[in-house]
Amino acid sequence: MQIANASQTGDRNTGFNYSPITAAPARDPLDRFGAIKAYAAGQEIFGEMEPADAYFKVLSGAVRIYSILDDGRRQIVDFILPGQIFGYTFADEHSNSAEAICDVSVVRYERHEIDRNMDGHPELSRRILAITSMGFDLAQKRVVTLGCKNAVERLASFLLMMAEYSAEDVPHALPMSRHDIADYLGLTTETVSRLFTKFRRDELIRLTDTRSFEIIDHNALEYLTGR
Amino acid sequence: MQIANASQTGDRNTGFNYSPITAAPARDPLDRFGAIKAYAAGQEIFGEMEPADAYFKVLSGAVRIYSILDDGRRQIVDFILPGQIFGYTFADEHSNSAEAICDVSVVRYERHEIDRNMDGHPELSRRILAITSMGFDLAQKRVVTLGCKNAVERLASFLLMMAEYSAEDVPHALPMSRHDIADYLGLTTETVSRLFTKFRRDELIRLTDTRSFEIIDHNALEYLTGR
DNA sequence: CGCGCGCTTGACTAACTTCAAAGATGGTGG
DNA sequence: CCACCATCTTTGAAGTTAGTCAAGCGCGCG
Repeated sequence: MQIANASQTGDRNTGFNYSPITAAPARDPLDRFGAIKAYAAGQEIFGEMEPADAYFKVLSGAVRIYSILDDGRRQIVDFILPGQIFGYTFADEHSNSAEAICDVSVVRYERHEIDRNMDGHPELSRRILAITSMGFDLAQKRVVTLGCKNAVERLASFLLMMAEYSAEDVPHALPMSRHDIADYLGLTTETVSRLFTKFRRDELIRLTDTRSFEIIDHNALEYLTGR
Repeated sequence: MQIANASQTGDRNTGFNYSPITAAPARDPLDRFGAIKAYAAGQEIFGEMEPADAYFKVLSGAVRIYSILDDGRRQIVDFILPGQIFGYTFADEHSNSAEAICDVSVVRYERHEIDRNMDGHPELSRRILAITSMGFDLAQKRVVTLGCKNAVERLASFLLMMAEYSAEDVPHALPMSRHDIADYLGLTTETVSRLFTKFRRDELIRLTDTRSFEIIDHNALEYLTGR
């Protein structure tokens, strides 16, 4: 059933499994609450309009957070990689959905438990604020990218972000499809694909595989981001 | 000096001065800390790379939060209207700038004072988290708008947002220029202007003045947002 | 081995931008 | 109080970027 679902959405397990150690504090005040859960590639973790009653931390795999408009257009708001947290919002209900891009394991933290414990535990309170604050800063950066930048600049920014995240692992993995990248960057699959080809031809990157890349000319890519 | 500055940036005082009462809780835990400040139209409130050492609440007027890319492209990340808070971030330095669109009065809350008091005052802690959380949700909505929607849908969404904010005051005020609106929506001044004309011709809105509008056909506008 | 899906590539189209100029609007100074 | 000037806004025409439509390739799964 889960595998059938994965097949329908075109997701497959790419074994994306970086160590989250560098991306999270050594002792996370959240970890007193968590319960581990697993999702197969393509499986929904939560959907729009569902009660926002938990936070999640990715242990392995990758997750896409997205919204769907009336006519089916999809915007991927964020990719969540190991060590990163998702699911927080001010509202009572999620305003977007979360799906496993590949096989995923997460820790699930019940929101009511966190809320109940925040008042007495300032370090937990500060941690939740830090998570939300970083999410806010990141979302604002995305607004600038999507509002100002052209296709080349968007993909260059994306590749540098992915490379920075997985700095240790070369070549860097791309757990998501071209289609996912397109919906993340506000472009089409075709445009993204053409740009990959262009970057490869211009010897800015090397593609070992469609799902992994190396950066050849970091400075040139940096320049192409438009800042 | 301040007036000269306003003149340079083309901003002028539009007397934008809604009551913030509906937009903030009756007793804001922040208000124990605030100090009132005033800025003339066009004046900078904080700049990119400056230490992020205060939050601000707008009492009257309007503020634009924006980033500038290398080559001068500007993205307005948010408009701040009376009753709304700005200036919060996870980082130590602002990653964007804030300017008064018209004459503005704000309350300035020192970050170190807030931080110092959060641990002992859960209601303050919850208030700061609520502000950041709402900011996060809003920024994610903007990502969807800028990533998915076309020009018509963006302007329709914007006008409905402005109308909802100033529901009491008809016609609704637009404290910002067409150029500001364009940079907020990721469009050009010309495109925005053409769309205003189109919406007027199609009898969706009425323009008393370039800086104020009424909604004639709310449903049609709603439909045009693409959801 | 074969099928499906994701990726790539090409040709054409559409939406928005750019460039240009004229019409309003408000503030300033005489 | 009026006239002038700057700039904001509107409108038109041409140009460019990215999207759409269409088709072939290749990897991975069954």
